[in-house]
Amino acid sequence: MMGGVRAAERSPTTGGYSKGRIRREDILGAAVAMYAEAGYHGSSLREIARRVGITHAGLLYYFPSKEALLAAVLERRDAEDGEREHLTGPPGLEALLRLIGLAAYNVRHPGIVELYSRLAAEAVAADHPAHEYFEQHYRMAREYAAESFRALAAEGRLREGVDPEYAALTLVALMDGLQVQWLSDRGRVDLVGSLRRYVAGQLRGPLE
Amino acid sequence: MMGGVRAAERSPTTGGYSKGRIRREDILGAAVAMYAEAGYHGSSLREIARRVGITHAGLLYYFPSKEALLAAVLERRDAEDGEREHLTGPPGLEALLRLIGLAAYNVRHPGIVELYSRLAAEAVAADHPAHEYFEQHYRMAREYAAESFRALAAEGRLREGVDPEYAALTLVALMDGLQVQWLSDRGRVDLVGSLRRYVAGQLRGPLE
DNA sequence: CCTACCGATCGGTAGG
DNA sequence: CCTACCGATCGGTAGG
Repeated sequence: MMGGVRAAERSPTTGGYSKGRIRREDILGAAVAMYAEAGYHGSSLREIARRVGITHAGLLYYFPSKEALLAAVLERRDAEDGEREHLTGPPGLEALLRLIGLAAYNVRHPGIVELYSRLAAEAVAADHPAHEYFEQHYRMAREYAAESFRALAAEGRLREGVDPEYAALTLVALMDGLQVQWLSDRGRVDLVGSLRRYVAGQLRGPLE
Repeated sequence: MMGGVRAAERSPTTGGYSKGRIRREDILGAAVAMYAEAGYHGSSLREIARRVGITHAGLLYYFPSKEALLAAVLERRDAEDGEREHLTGPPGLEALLRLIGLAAYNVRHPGIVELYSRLAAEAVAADHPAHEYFEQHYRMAREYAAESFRALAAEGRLREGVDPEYAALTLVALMDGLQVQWLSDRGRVDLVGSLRRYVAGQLRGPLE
């Protein structure tokens, strides 16, 4: 599901935020929580607004439409420090471990996993406003993983019979599927361990 | 996602169906299509009714509430020949291949995959009317797969280092994740091939 | 099965 | 940011 990495807390003493910016952040936070609980279609502007103590018309002063709010949520996720850096190093084993590290981060922030699982599932529909966003994310994740497996193959570190494209597709599918199962039974599913085990199973030698 | 196998067509000359039964079947079919397209919450009784040429009040004559209609859809799926039989043989390699055979069936019936992917994702929410249904289905699938891998382990046919519980969890997660990716890019994803490859990778010898 | 209705809720706008 | 409103849509019921 590719949840992004959240930014390190900015110093609250910075004072660089106007009151409007703070309000905007409050709204975005409430929207993330709501989307995670109820999905996009299941989240009303009135309920999101109620959670930050304003009316839905007040919310529309900050975000001109329901879709604009969703777009802002996704943009913020992308903008937050981490994701881009984490997924931009050179492909290879370290890149795959970074991908798993992202899953490890997500396990400590279940809200993000819920948000992405919910939205990604809804966004399978071609007319969903987040459809393209997720399509692009999946494609990027697959390509990044595929390049990493190809790099390992070039070094002769892939087990015989392992195809880089297949391994990449499987890894991404596994991250998705495991996150959903983890959501419904957190005690029983070792998300990070299962992913490490999977990657290790594709390699000739040990993991690191 | 565990889509069930559809019944072989019953003879249309049977005549055992009253007009009311036919209408009920029409409604169920339209509901399945709508749930696949828009999910449960996104499907209105009025639109489902419109597709079968009646009013939404007319639909409520056959199914007393929106939840009752969903329950009927899921019950019919379970009742349909195949699922129970297909997933009730003795655990083992053949059972795993039956599971994959189910995926193969689903690939030829994308509507079922969409229905299950959509509903399963929505039903992660604890208050969703299909929540328990999917929880039970996942648990059953995992246990069936785990027993199969344990049987293989007892015969010494599992590769060294492969844990039956882990392999089962991963297989089910993989089926889920791959189905979603397949839905969004059917040309690029070989659902059945990927699953066979995964199972083969857990074994010491060849697949069959 | 339908017409006709109910109360509730939705996203969005006007106008301040 | 709010009050006040709009048109649309929702699931469900009454009464036939």
